[in-house]
This record gives sequence, structure tokens and C-alpha cells, in this order.
Amino acid sequence: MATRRERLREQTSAEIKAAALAHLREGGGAALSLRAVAVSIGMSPAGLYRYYPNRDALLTDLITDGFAALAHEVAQARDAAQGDAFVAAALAYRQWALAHPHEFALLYGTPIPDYQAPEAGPTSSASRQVGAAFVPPIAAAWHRGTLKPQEVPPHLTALNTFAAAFDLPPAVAALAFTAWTTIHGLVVLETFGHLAWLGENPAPLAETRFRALSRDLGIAP
Amino acid sequence: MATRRERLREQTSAEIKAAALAHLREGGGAALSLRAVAVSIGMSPAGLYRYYPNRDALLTDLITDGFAALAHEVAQARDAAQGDAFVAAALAYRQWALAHPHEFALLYGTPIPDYQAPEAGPTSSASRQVGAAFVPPIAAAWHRGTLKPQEVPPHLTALNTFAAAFDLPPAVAALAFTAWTTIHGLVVLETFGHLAWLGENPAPLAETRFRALSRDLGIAP
DNA sequence: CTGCACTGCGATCAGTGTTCACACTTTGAC
DNA sequence: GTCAAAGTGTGAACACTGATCGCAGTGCAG
Repeated sequence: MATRRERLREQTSAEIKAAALAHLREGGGAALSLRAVAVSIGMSPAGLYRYYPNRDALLTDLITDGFAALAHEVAQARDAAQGDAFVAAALAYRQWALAHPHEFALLYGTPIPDYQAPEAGPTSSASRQVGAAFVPPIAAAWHRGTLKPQEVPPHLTALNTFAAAFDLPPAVAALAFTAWTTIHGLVVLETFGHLAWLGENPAPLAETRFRALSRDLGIAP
Repeated sequence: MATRRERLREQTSAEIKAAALAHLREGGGAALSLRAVAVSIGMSPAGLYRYYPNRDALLTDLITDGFAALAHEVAQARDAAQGDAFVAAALAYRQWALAHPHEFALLYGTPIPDYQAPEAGPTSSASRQVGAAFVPPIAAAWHRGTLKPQEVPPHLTALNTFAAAFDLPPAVAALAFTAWTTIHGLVVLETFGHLAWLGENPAPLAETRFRALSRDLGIAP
């Protein structure tokens, strides 16, 4: 049950977050000013501190939402894919990054000063959802038996538990992990402008790359 | 010939850069304060502006140096390698990133607000040196004929010119590019703490991964 | 109705990058 | 040797940032 006060608070909180997101989308996380957010919703700068203890808390909220949005986008593209669901997911990952470069930078760019999200924090669990979104097509390939066997690095029990969560052998989890980090490498470099020297349109590069990856790992149907 | 004044200026400039680098190594780029740098070398904050027009210029200098240092480290490890030079280079890339996380973040993390380095800028050419450091072992494998053929994405003339610079066919350049982005994906995720959930020691994961990459691409001798 | 927690505001503080007018020193030409 | 020009450094100031604090109002529960 939500009292009137709780509803209002929720609403204001959402309004703050929405305004912050709008400011983030143009200008980036570094330029996100609490004062600007405050005035854009007709509030005093000090008032924001009733809702967020500090700037990092607001950013953490945006990060959590960003991970969820990215994971959702990837999962949706994967499920709606006609051909290779894995390639579709990878392309969606890239598309989202290019369409929301500042949010992507917040997720995977330079981490906040020293701080690191605690194991149980909302951001880390949301982060894992993104990686997990790539698993189903890989699991399907494993069940089909087309998957190329992958070497499992020793002393990595975390990979085992990750695999167990999907009811898959560790080798398949290792392959999913490999696939995700490979995709991320290309996407992060392109999104942050380190591939500008490649010239005009890197889209065919990405597509060719993802298709080859799917084929080489034995994911492609 | 350097006049006395030019020498002094050079010296002061280097001192500023060294102090800035020291501050960068603890605290990160976002926390790098011109005032702190100024007092640490016994200068007025305003005095720095005789040497750098603004904060970004100082950061640009640090970025250029960082790319050069990383490229040097990778090249050195590659040349000193006993076994697989490509794996050695990849491991050096990872080592440098983990040893200098803040500098690595400056190079490959969230880009400075809107600004993007001009085509002819010092940072972009220094950046390309890093990718180029991975080429020789791949070129050697090509000459040996062990290289796995790579699909060349269409409409990417830049890759052709890059290949021509090393006197290699475009397919080999495409493979080198693939290799670099793959390595980067794993390293950037680990350096920025997104692989913390993997637990204790991700080193064997990286080594296994790089060896497999070298083998699968046909680079390994 | 009363008391209390909640909400928001203005003032304020410390810190940031940056600019400006001003002093001081070094340099090079006469 | 003289002297103007160029280079170098300073202190004060500006506009901005995140953050804190005490003080007013307001909604809610008893």
C-alpha cells in the first residue's frame, strides 16, 4: 500500500531521474550537474539531496537502469531474430551503444573514481544480465551439438556457478564469456571513437565480424 | 639549438607533466586538479596557463605519452618473447592496463566530453601505434602460411591503406584488427572491474584466452 | 487538534577551471 | 650600456560545481 506521500515521493524521484537522463544524453556523465537537473524540474539544488544522498547515488541509479535497458534491448533483438539470434543480439548491443553513447560510457567507460560496486550491489547484478542475454542462442547451439569445444581456464569456480545457473557445462559458459568479451571489444572501441581512422561506415565491419564469430564458435544455426 | 629560455621552459613543462602524471596515478583523470598540480611544483595555479592553454591540453599530452608507453611495452614484450610473440604482446597489453589503470582509463575510457581528437592529432597517431604493435607476429604467421583466412568486410578502404603500410594483404590486416579488438575487449572489462564477479584471479582466464586466440587465428608458431 | 516527520529553500562553504591586470626577469637590438 | 620588447609568474577575481545546515512550511497519524 502506498500512501499519498510515498506516491508523491516516487513521482518526484522519477522526475529527477528522467531529467538527469535527459541531461546525460547531451553532455555526458561528467557534465551532469545537479544544479542544472534541479532547475530543469523547478527545484532548488539543495532539494535534490532529499532524494539522493549525493551525485554518485543518482549516477548509480542511472547506471542500473542503463544496464537493464541494454539487456532488454539485446534480449528483445535476440528473441525477434529471424536468422542467427546470436548475431542479432550482438548487433543490438552495438546499436544501443551507438545510439546512447553517453549512457554506454556510464556503464562501461571510466569507472567512478575509486569506488567499485559491491558484489551484492544493484549495478553488478544488472550488469550480469547483459552478459546473460547472450547465453540462450549459445545454449541452443550446445543442445544442437554444433558448438566448438572451448578450453576452460583453471581455478575459476565463478564460471562454474555461472554455468550451473543456466544448467550448462562450464565449457559452454566459457564460450559465452568469450563471445561477450569479443563483441564488447569491438563495440567499445567504436563507440568511444577509437575506430574513427577506419573511415566512413564501420557497420559492415561489425556485421562481418559478428557473423564470423558466430560461425567460428559454432553458434550459427 | 636551444636557448637558455627554451631549455628552462622545456624543463618546467616536463616538471608539470610529471607532477600531473603522479596525481593521475592516484585519483584518476577526473580528480586531476590543476591547482593541486600547481602547488605540488610550487607554482601559482594561473602560472600553468603559460604552458598549457587549458586542462584538456595537459590531459592530451598525458594521453599521447600513455599511448606511446603502452605501445612500447607491448613491442618490447613481443620482441623479447621466447615462445608465442603474439601471446606475449597480448599479455603485456593486459599487464600494462592493470598496472596503470588510471592511465589506461584515460586512453580507452570515457572520452573527454564532446571533443574528439582530429585526424591528424598526436593522440590518434599514437593510438594507432598500439594496434600496430600486434602486427609483426601476425605478419610472420602469414609469411609462414599458417594464418587462418579472414573475411574482409566490404567498403573499408582504410583497412587497405593500413595493410599497405605493412606490405600485407587486406585480409591479414583484417585479422590483426580482429585480434586487437578481441584482446581489448577482455582487458578493458577486467581493468574497469566488470569481471569482479569472476572472483579471485582472472589471470589464467586471460592467458588461456590469448593462447586460444593465437591458435584459432593461426598465429601461434 | 496536536505533534511530528517530511519536504523544500536560501545561505553558505570549499573547491574547481579560467581570466585578467599587474610585477618581475630575461633577452636582443641599438 | 640602454632600453623597449617579450616572456614568466602572481594574486585577485569570476562563474561554476557538489555539498551542508538551519529554518520555514506541509501532510499525516495519533
